[in-house]
Amino acid sequence: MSRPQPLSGFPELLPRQRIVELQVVDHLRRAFELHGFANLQTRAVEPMDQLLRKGETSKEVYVLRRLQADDRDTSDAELGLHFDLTVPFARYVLENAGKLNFPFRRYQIQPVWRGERPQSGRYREFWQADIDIIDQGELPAHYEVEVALVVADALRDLPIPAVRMHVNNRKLSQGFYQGLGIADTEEALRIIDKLDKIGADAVAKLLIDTVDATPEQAEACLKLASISAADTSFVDEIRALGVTDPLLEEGLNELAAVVDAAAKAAPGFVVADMKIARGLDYYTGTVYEVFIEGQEHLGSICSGGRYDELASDGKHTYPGVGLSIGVSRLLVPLLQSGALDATREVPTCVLVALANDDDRAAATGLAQRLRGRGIPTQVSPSAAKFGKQIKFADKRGIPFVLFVNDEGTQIKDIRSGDQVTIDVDAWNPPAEDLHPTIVTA
RNA sequence: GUGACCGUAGUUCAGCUGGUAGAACGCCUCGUUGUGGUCGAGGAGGUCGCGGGUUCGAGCCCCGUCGGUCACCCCA
Repeated sequence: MSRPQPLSGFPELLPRQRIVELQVVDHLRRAFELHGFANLQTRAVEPMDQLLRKGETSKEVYVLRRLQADDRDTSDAELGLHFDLTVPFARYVLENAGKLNFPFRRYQIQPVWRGERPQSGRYREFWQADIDIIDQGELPAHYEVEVALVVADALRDLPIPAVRMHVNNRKLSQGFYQGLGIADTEEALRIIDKLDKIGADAVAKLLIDTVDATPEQAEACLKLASISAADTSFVDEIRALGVTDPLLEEGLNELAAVVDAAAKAAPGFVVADMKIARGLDYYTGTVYEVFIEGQEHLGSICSGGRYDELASDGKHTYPGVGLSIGVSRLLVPLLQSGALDATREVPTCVLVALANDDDRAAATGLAQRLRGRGIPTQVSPSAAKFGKQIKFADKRGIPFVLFVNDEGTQIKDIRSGDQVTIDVDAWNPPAEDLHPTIVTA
């Protein structure tokens, strides 16, 4: 059995699924460009020290090596495939700082790679659609609202279930833990993040065992994590817990500003949620996670945050804020379950039938006239029986077959069976048939 | 990296206490001799993931291996 087997974690789509994915990506592009984001493409590889600069993500990185590399040859810096688009972007900004105009906004839609064991909704190669705004020295807080609203726009009108963005602020959580007297606030954050998965009791136990929290401190952490609100009412709720800390205060003010502005601009999309802790460890303030409503257990389909220190050459710092939509995570499950599909598996709108093989030149001419007016057309592969040529179209979902016969030039809608004489230079398919479209189950 | 479960036509699956391979759908042909879909008849397609072992005999039992799914870790 030499037939290749699929490789787990490297999803590949069928043509009709890819049509859906392409249209979704086009939609995202349009939304990003409407907000003035310029596109950027960065190389697939980064030096390992760049990738590992922040945090212990090392085991997630695929390392690249030349087959002929000599063991003793250390002249080539070790290279790894990028695991997100933010780290390469930060590197790119530093590298091109002199040629870019700040604040700089860009979007990037590319594959990323993570060397982890795949499971449902988690892949080793997947696509991200990333937007970021980076400034020089200082990054105004209003950009934290803007990127959230761009994502709200981008995800609107997509044929996907309703989504909601949960927002928190790392200063708020870590300031709270700090004010409470917990030393390892990073680890506390990580534990709180497991709340939905393992439950409150297990989290409390972990806090007590791992970061030496007292039962009372653990209780307070859980109380904080339970707070969420679609408006700024969370501020008073948190203050009522009686913990004071300058960092907490800063976080409260920042989060309140983001939630307030977002609630006005996109009512119902953003909710402050104190148990949001995740994201890569370079985030320093606001953090975002977007979930499919009612499907929170599937994980976030988009996440991001503010990072003040990621892009820094020691002399200049370029703080940024951005969000990354997990295109594969969002679409692959919907495609594989059949919840999303395309109306056909080819772009072709018209198949030109062939009465006999000598007619191919004439048929090609007709096809070219249709293409000249933007109608995707292909000529039948052979002058087989007309029944077979119609079946060829039917199997691919091509809606129209063009015949040249005694009646003249006729077009048949193979769904209805209607066949009418047309003028090739004037006929147009219904707008919804010109290109494949997305259908939801 | 750790653990659990699973690998049989293109696909989804069945296959009894071990006795030499099945269904449905899909595909091809014909009925319908150049206008499909329905219906009917016929047909092609499998070294049962791979390697070894036990046995007179293995899809089935044992060992190994590769692959897949899920969970942990981490994250989109």
